[in-house]
Amino acid sequence: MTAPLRPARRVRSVFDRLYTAYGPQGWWPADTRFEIFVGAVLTQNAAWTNVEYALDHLRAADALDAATIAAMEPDRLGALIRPSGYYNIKARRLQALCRFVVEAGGIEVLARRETDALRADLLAVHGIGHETADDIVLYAFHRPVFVIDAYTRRIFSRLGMCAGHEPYDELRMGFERALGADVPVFQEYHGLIVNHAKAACRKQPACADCCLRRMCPVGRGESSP
DNA sequence: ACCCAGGGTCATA
DNA sequence: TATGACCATGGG
Repeated sequence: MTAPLRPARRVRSVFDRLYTAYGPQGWWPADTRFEIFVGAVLTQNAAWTNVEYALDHLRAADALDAATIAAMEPDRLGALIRPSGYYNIKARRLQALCRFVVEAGGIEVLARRETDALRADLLAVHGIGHETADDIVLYAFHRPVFVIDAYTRRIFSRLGMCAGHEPYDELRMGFERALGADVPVFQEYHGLIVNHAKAACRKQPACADCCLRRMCPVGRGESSP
């Protein structure tokens, strides 16, 4: 698999089928830009329903802003975000991110930064990895950066379009080459991938009524899971 | 009871 | 570069 995610037409075809099957996803589900920052950390290896509970608690405590969270007692923050899991770790990560926002001068200042520099600085924050950084860059700042997650690897390796264990940036740039710098498509595509993974690919045998059946070696009986 | 969720860090080889 | 332990709640 020297050149993953090729030909580009195939990558676009997957998008078309997912979009036809599920419609627009409207990602990221958030009221404000700062909520995307917080949600991106809280959703790390956690169900989104649990993240909503945590966001509700922060809202109810009037603590949904960077300065407040940065200055909060860690144990109190942990108690507020408890339902999203890993609450001690995530409290620390959230404070690191909020400290970064405050020191930068606020989200409006960050919004003027160049995409690559912004991405690099977010990655340098404790607890912010590739996916979390790119969630923020794509959904909060509307920059053309494609988000790779475990579902993306699973679905596209199953389709035979990548090995699945490539380095993050190799896959990310593969999608960006195939699709061009298209922010609305990137935003929808990632949401569709997550939705599809939950809607279809987890129930086995998955391929009988899967919208990607005709593109899938497994769905056409060419190999076995 | 078991499995996993819209990951990331850290230690180790 | 690449594994593995660890973190923790709630829903199926």
